[in-house]
Formats: sequence, C-alpha cells, structure tokens
Amino acid sequence: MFLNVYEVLFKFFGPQNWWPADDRFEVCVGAILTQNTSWSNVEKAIRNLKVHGYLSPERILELDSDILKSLIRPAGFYNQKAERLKIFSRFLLESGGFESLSKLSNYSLRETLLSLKGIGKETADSILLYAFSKPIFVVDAYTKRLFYRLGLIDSEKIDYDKLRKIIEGNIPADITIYNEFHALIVRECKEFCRKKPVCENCPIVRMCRFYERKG
DNA sequence: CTCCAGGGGGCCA
DNA sequence: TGGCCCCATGGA
Repeated sequence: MFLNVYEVLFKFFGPQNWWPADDRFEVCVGAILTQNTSWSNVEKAIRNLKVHGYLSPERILELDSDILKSLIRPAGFYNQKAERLKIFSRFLLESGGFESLSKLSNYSLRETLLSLKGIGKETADSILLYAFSKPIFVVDAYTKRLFYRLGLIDSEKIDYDKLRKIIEGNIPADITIYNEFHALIVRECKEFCRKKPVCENCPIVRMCRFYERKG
C-alpha cells in the first residue's frame, strides 16, 4: 500500500529532484536552516551565505557569530541556528569530511549525527539521505498526517522511528524511491493536504475512493 | 489580525 | 516516555 501511494504521487507530480542544493554541505546547511521554517526563507539565508562566499564549513567556522546571525536572519531562530551551523561545521572538519564519514555504517553515522546539538531525527535523516545517499526514510509531520489520513497508521502522534521502520519495511531499499517519496509527500501536502479537511482533489484521496469502489 | 512553515532542546511530571 | 514551552522571520 505504501508503494501504491508512492506510485500515485510520482505519476501525478513527476520527479521532484530533491535536495535543491549545489553540493552536500549546502544540503546540510539547508537541513538545519529549514527546521520549522518555510523553504522560501531558507533560500534567502543560503543566498546570503553564498554571495558572501561563506557557504563552506571552513568559512562558517571562522566567521564572526554576529555576522553569521545577520546573514541567516531571514530563516528565523538565527541565534540557535548560527550555533548549530558552527557545531556541524566543526564536526565535519574534525571528522575528515563527507568521504571519511561515508565509511561509517548507516547506524553509526546516524547516531553520530544525532549526538550533535541541534541535529534531531528528521534533520539527521535528511542529511543521511540527501547528503550521504543512505537509504534512510525521512519522516516529518506531513508524512504522519498523510499516512494517518489514509488509515495506514493509528495516530498522527506515532513515534518517529516506529513510522520510519514501517515505511522502510514496506518499500524497496532504493535511494531514488526514498529520495522522491519524501519530496513527493511534502509536495502533496503543500498543494492539497495543508488545510485541515482532506481535499477531494488530492490524488491520494482520489486513489482511496477508487479502491473503495472496487472493494 | 492570526496561523504556520521541509524541528529541536530543555524541563518537568 | 510524553507533554509543554521557547526560539523568530516572513508569507498567506
């Protein structure tokens, strides 16, 4: 059933080609900056970092904190996010960069990321999937909302890792599917599922109606 | 005016 | 563990 949802979304919306970024470090920066923040605001912050030549772990680490805060200000929560960007940049440099970290097992790398202040499960998994190309499914509020409305889970308050494992156990361990599925869920919820009541034009709702008629 | 974004940490029961 | 509150800007 999870795979059916994916196929319907893919046929309706087409490939989303996430994550929108020029390199792996930009993916990580975006993952931190987009915490509880609209992507349009994140784009402004990343643009600021980029045009001033600060979009690298070395430059962010040596950059004055107040200047860093002013550059990422449009993304909100700039005090904590500036600290989080510094912590992640320091971690990346001290651990030998992406190539070195890629040698860790998926589990070890995930636990390592989660040990960093400011990197929670969703941010860690976004980095694992979109910066390290690891087959880890990214769960978010949209994922819980959508699957709850489809009746695939009992509650929207389901535990993060519990839902992640359910999904990972029900779709092939294919990076492309993991990548597109999460992006498609976000796309679907932005266009149809954002509002409280389920939108009848939602392709997923249409799919459910179709299966209800067929029995 | 209110609501909410591609969350996470800290605190407390 | 689970529930709350805080963080902050900008678009709808």
